[in-house]
Amino acid sequence: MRENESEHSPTAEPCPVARSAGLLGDRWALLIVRDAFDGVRRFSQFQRNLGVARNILADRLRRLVDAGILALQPDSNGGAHQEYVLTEQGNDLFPVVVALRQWGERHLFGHAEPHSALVEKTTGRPVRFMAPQGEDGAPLAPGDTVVRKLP
Amino acid sequence: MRENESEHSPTAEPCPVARSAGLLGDRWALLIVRDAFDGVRRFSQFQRNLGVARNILADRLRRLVDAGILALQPDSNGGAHQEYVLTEQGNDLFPVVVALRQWGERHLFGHAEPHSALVEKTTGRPVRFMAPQGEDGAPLAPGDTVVRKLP
DNA sequence: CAGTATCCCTCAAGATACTG
DNA sequence: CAGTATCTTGAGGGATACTG
Repeated sequence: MRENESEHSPTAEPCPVARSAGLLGDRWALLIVRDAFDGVRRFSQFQRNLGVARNILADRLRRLVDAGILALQPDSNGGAHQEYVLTEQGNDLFPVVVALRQWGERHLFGHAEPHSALVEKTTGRPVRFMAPQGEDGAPLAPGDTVVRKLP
Repeated sequence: MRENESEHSPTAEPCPVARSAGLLGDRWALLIVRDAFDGVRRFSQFQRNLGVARNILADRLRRLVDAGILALQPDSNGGAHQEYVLTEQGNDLFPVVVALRQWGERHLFGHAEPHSALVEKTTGRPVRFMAPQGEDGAPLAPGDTVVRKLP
């Protein structure tokens, strides 16, 4: 994996897609984010859900925290432990996760219509599109959604 | 990377996000798709743009064709060569690429507003959100966009 | 030009044992 | 429980030479 002279270095990618992919394009990062959207907050929950090795999980969580996607907080229930929560920057990944999910549902699972996993809270209708930021009347924001685990 | 008993096998992932990520989550697949949206169609173009090793590129292109994201077509100019074009399934990845791009622009490059790389063809306004399928008046479809390369 | 065939190497990821 | 330290393995990926 030596790189001759062309620089595909860590954070020097000139293309936003490439840089985002470099950050989220490994085997686990995106799935951790997905779980975080599902409400997972603790190390052991991530570990069990994903079946990832603990050292890898620790590393990925650290990287996501460093990237400002997750943040460490004291346990919301006053427990001794800490929990990982999505920052605002992390929440902004919602469209990415939804877009990936919908594409996978349609083309990898053959569902013509989106699976019911993502529905609009108020109307109950399946989510069809997503605004990164609701400037035009915000069809749906992260807080406005209901996310259910798939079987 | 031995896997004890839990099956994170190739295409047996029960979660659409996981399966999509498994397909597109390596170092190159998504960038190839991005280039394809930029109008790249030929092997050597991909190769020069990405700086990827030729055997790897050949493998990734084959996988994308197998996955039904790209298709091989005879050269549109009557040349002897073939070219890789996005299938409809591949075109449906547009929201994923745009979502990643916009997130990267906002949070990795610090642009409050989307970079001008993606603008609506008719209005010239930056693309803000995207429908996987334009059922509600299709704010923007792949064919309706102007894509310019970033510096 | 569009690949294929080899060879080689690095690094991501798993297992496991250990610590606070 | 939430990690860290260490060892090991294999797949992913690069370089390069070759073919139709």
